[in-house]
Amino acid sequence: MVNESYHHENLKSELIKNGLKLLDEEGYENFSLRKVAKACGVSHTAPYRHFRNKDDLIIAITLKAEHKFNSSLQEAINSYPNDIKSQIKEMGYTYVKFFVENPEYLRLLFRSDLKKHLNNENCKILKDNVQPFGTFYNTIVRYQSENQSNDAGSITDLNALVLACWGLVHGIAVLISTKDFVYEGDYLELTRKILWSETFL
Amino acid sequence: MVNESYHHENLKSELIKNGLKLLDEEGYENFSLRKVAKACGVSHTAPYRHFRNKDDLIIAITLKAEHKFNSSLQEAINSYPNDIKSQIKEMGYTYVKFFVENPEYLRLLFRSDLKKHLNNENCKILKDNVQPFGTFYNTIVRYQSENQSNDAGSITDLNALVLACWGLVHGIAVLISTKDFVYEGDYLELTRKILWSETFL
DNA sequence: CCAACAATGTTTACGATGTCAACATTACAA
DNA sequence: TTGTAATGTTGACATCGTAAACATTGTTGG
Repeated sequence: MVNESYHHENLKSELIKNGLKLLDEEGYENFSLRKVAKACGVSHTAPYRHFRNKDDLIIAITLKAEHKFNSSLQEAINSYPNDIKSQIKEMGYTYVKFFVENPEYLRLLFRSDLKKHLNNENCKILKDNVQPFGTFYNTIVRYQSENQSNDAGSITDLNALVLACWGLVHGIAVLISTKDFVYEGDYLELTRKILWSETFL
Repeated sequence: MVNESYHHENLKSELIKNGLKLLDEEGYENFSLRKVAKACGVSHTAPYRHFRNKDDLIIAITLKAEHKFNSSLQEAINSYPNDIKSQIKEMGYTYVKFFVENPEYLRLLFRSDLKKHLNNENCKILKDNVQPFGTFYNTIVRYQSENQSNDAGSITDLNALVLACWGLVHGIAVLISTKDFVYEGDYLELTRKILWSETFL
């Protein structure tokens, strides 16, 4: 091996790692392939040996971010082993907290335009790995099966219940992290107040 | 007047109009100043006589989009003149419907990174014109003042109630329009089911 | 009426970016 | 060992945002 720095060895994972870091530090708008390449100490077209284009790298980064997100949700669930209602509340709180602390991840995990350009392979990969959504969904399913509410007027349609729960926490996360909801107090405390009220579940 | 096409007259409003159109047609990612300029039949730097930079034009477009959005919400409210509960439900439904039908507007109206770069003037302009948020907020305020619920466990904190209602509809809108919530049926029907249940208000 | 001047539009130029083609280097398998 | 695939580099090109210098037009005070 004459020039030991020519082949970077595991450049692919390095690109993903530095890409995620760059995304955190400089934001989605200022993310560029060339910066990621430079961060890896490699020429500006080297990424094209591992990813077909910019979006392809972003998708890979997204999968990593989704994994981190899912770990947070699972951890929340595990903290209430035998109380499914608390599991949901804690999971919701964690959901909001995660995106408030990592605003850029919202751009990553919820990009409508990205899904349009997905080819079949990538689409399948995304579906298979969308663990956060599976986690959320499955928890609600368990809640409903254990808790057959016969209250008149409550949401009985499973899909409606999932959309309502998921939508609530997602919307709260977005409004806080985009600073569209202006409030002088503690956002997370307000979130806790909502999720632990009787109105929600 | 030798060359009658030199001065475009009201280029500013033309740029905003064509910009919004371009945004609708090609999406946020493919939006460029030069395309807008070309659409107006003008050189690629002409926009700089009316906007300081790209973001400045986008802000102007955002204000126009916000106005359209707000009109929709107001219309929904007006359709139930004396029933504030129905006003909120209908407004929420309209909120979701609007963004499902205009997915790009989500990128416009809820951009965290944009607000970071705002100077004081633009920030004030945005605040003053953020009618949708004012509309939403005021409606909830009226609801709470007319409807002093003493139910144990219900949300009594005004800010919490606003964040919950707003977050719910916003989250539903995002999840549907980004196609993250996958469902084989009618999304808007599901939304209606949620908002008209007793669980929500 | 006309001479400044402000407003508005154009030309040119530069650096950053995504991406492609051609080439160089290395690893590995026959 | 030799050829071929994998991986990295160089160079080029089009698009983009943006600044500087210049051109044209509308307006206004003398």
